[in-house]
Amino acid sequence: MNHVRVRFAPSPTGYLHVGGARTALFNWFFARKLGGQFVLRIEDTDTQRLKEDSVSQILASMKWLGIDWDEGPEVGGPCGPYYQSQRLEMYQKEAQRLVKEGKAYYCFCAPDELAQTRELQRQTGQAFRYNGKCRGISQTDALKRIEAGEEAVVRLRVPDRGQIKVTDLIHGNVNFELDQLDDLIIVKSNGIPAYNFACVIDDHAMNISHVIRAEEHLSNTPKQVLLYQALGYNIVQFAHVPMILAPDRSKLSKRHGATSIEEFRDQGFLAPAIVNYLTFLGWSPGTDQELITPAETVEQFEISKVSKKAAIYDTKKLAWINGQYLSSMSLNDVIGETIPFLLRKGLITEMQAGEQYNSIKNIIDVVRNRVKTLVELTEATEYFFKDVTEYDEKGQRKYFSKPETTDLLRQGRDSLEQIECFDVQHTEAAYRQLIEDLSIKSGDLIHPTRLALTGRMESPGLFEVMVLLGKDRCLARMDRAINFICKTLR
RNA sequence: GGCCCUAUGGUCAAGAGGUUAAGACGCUGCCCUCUCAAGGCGGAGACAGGGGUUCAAUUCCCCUUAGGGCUACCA
Repeated sequence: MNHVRVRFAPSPTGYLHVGGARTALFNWFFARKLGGQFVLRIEDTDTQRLKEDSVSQILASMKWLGIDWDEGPEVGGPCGPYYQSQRLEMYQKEAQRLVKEGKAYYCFCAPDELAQTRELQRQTGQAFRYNGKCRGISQTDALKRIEAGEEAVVRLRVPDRGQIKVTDLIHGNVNFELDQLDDLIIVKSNGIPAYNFACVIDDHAMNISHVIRAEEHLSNTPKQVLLYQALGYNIVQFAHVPMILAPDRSKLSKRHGATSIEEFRDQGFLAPAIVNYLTFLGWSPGTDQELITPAETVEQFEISKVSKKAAIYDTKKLAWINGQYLSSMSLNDVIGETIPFLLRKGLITEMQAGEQYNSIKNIIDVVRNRVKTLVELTEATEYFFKDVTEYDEKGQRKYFSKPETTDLLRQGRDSLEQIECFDVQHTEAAYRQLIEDLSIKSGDLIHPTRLALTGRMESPGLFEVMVLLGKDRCLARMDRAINFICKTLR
């Protein structure tokens, strides 16, 4: 009924990075909106740069983000295999067909020889272009030389003159002059197809209808169009989505901090927040909506509304979105996301995670809307799980240095000790009463107490903290602080 | 170097031949307040430059500039 089929085709040379994730996401939105299929294909034809584990990492990141694929690794499908390394025969066959038809030819030029002419062309200000040296070698001669052990690549015969028009759903028509193009290599000397060739053959073989990919491929597109023509295939629809750049407008790389989805996860960002952020990087529904679910995006997504402009990723905004999710998600979900971080930081053990679930839950509930990431959240809960052994330095100067402090803390401590029912109402009432009795400002008592109880100058509401710590720990920490002040600050 | 793409505040981003040029993040002032967040109310901040076309251009065209991409036996 409809023939929309799109694909995401990462090459397994590393982790899934934000740009790739966004491209995958846009493909996925497009397919889901139009009721088409989303195919995942692994482009593992670069034997040099291949990285072990990369495929499983990429798949894991995609799953984590919630991007599922209809065909591809793990799920299979009618157009498999979905690894290019397992489709070599098909490329070989098509390459030979092109050679037979005279549309491609064997080339014996050595790489360093080519580099020399390229250098010459650079100096004379011409386009870097293969000089056509092997164009005239007959097929029989070429085959003989190959049999004799000579290494050869296969090149596509590209016309010297003419134009190629690329139609792009985002950019409109883009024209390229053929005299700028090379006789491109379609099969490398090791028999493995080059990117442009494998890509075209697979997109055709897999019945892909729309190729949605990063803009870096726009300049490759005329080459692929040439290939479509030579192979006699119908041309797909292209859509080139803008790149994602680092804050300094350069290409994203490790030196810019986190670039892979995995790193963002480790830094405490939530999958739905990342998806939300990426959705609005290069696309907008035209409203002022800032928070959106994938389901809503699927409903509203339009490829023609994708921006033409490269976007710079801004972790501040990501953090804000993440904070929004942290406070609006169900508490149980937040806990589920946080526990691994607590475990990793050694604040709790697996056993405690089960046994003390309720108290962990209450702790997370009071801190979750004051932080932006799970890492911050974890950090903010530290004093609930560990004893306070040091006090914020600035805080000491501010709240522990006055002569009357120990006395105040002692009175506070004693009033807490009196409380039978140690809940927020009673602790607060006790403190308010004491404050009134002493005719002091509430901060005069509350601030030193906070420092005593948490070691910090900021925390959730003091009485909530007290209750979560429990009476015994509160009293112990007050005593410890009083001692500390007497010993160190006097 | 050649070719291609792109150009609205610091960032994301709406917009349209005539608008006081949205909104969000960030920054910032005030309010609230036990701190920190959150929240509420304000503020600063943009159509890269130059030529056209037009009664009128930020919007359409050209050039310049800037950024990005391709120019690999990488993808």
